[in-house]
Amino acid sequence: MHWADVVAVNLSRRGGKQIISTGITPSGEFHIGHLREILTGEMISRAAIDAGLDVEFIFIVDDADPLRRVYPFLADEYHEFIGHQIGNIPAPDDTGKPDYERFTNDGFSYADYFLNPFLDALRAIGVNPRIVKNLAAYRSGKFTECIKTACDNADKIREIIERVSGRELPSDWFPWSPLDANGSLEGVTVTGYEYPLVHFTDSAGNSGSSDITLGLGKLPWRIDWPAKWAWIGVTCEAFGKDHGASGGSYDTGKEICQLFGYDAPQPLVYEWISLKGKGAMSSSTGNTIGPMEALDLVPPEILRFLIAGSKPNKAIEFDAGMSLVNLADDYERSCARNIAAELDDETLSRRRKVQLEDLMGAVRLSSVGHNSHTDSSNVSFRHLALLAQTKTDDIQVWQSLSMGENNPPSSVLIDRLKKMRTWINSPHFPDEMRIKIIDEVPSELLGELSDDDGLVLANLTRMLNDCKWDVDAIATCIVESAKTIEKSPRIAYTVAYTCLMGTKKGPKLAPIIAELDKPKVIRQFEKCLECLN
RNA sequence: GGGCCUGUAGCUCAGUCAGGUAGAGCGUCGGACUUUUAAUCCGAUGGUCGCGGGUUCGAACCCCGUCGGGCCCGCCA
Repeated sequence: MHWADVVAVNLSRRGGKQIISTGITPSGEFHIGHLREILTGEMISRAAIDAGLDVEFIFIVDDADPLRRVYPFLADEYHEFIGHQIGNIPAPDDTGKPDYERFTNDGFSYADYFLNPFLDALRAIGVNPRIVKNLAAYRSGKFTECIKTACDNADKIREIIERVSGRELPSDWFPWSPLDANGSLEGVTVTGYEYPLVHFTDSAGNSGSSDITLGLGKLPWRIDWPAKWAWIGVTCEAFGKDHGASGGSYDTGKEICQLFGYDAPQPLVYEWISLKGKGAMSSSTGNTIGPMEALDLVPPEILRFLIAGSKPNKAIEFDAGMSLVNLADDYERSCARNIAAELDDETLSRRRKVQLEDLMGAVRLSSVGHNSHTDSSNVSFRHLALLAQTKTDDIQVWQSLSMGENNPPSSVLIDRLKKMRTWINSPHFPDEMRIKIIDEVPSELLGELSDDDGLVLANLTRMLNDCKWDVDAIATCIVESAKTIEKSPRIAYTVAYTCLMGTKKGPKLAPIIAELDKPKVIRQFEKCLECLN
């Protein structure tokens, strides 16, 4: 059974309405690692819906979190906003400076700046969660009850965190971080609590009081999380392994949640995505592929297939080079199979069955539309890569695939070609896939050619010299050059690939030769002939 | 210090929870196809399941130990 279906089965035991939650702090550029968070949750939702459960999928935006520091992409002006909630400070403009005007006029915040493009990417990938903004939730009183419980039971919560996480909390620790008069959470020390007021002194030594019913502040993370579970009614949440570690925030959250009178959600811990050969993704070092960038290169269903096809506890090494080709072709092949029919075979071993079921689940969860047909393009990624390189005009690509007005390409395929062109022009496109015409043929390759090969090459050179320079004529030359000495056309192709590309096999040759300069091709063949003699 | 994940074919991984002849995909090699879409189809190849013990009629799987890799316990998913 697919991992998402396994979780769905567990949820059906819990019963009732299912709220599957995900959450991210939009403090900087999003990257594909964040997609795993969202997609893992979303796939569980789909599986739960398929299992007949009443399901809602939500995305909690942690915009009540403070700005931690001035990131490299921010101007120095942001120093004054450190400790301020990211949903309540201006977004950076093109130069990294705070855009006060947009913030004042449209309320466009730092959090929105990073969040909005990510939401666009989510839509493109078929994910449409209900958005819950944390800052607004605090301000509208959603947390009030939990904040009161937390403040009333400060000692109990302290005990839980210290015991479960094994770390000691500072003596002035308090389960509510009030905002000071400037709107900062930083440097504020709680000095007393008399419901509904929390008294504090700020970093400058000024004292003040925060009315917890107004939500002007924030619960510390380890309390904030279970409080969200409680007021929203979260029944399932997938989260990164950082929170899942023993003594981590899930463990403490589970107990704190009980104080709020709520049972912790069904957890699912997932591993990180790293960039192949470059280690973990990090926005600050620029070692990152954003979801938008990824979606420019990778069709959404392929990105989904990456997540759906890996068990959550498996680390994923993403790379936009050859692995992407293999992934995409794996998806195409899988779509082309009738896995359900294969499963009917009763002689299948248990292992094989499990494997097929998982694959079927992965394909099912990869379509952008829920329970729609697979998003197969019916053209392999490899093949499309060749067509895109040899034909500059999309129309020619469709023609070569026997598509046209009567048999138009699917929207999936059109999208694939567009992304393929972007990919080819990006540094991620693997050399291996790039069509390259070589100038010097390695002598060891020429040495492997037989006498027959030499004859065919001589024929081919002569015939091409007399030939009209178009695709059909060139194709005929290649075939005839071998046929005239009663050999398979294969020989001619092998020889031509060797002389032009230094390989024995290659993409459809005639269209490529037709794109090349005729004298140059003839000269190259002649050079090879000389070496043979 | 405490804990988590991980080690199975050249590569990516399934199989470990419910012990029962070691599996898939890719790759590689071979064959087919008298125009080659790096295509497609067919076939073959391939592993002391990290290592050492234990339990068992039987262990990749359970138990103990050990080595290697990644990571968390500082709100980086």
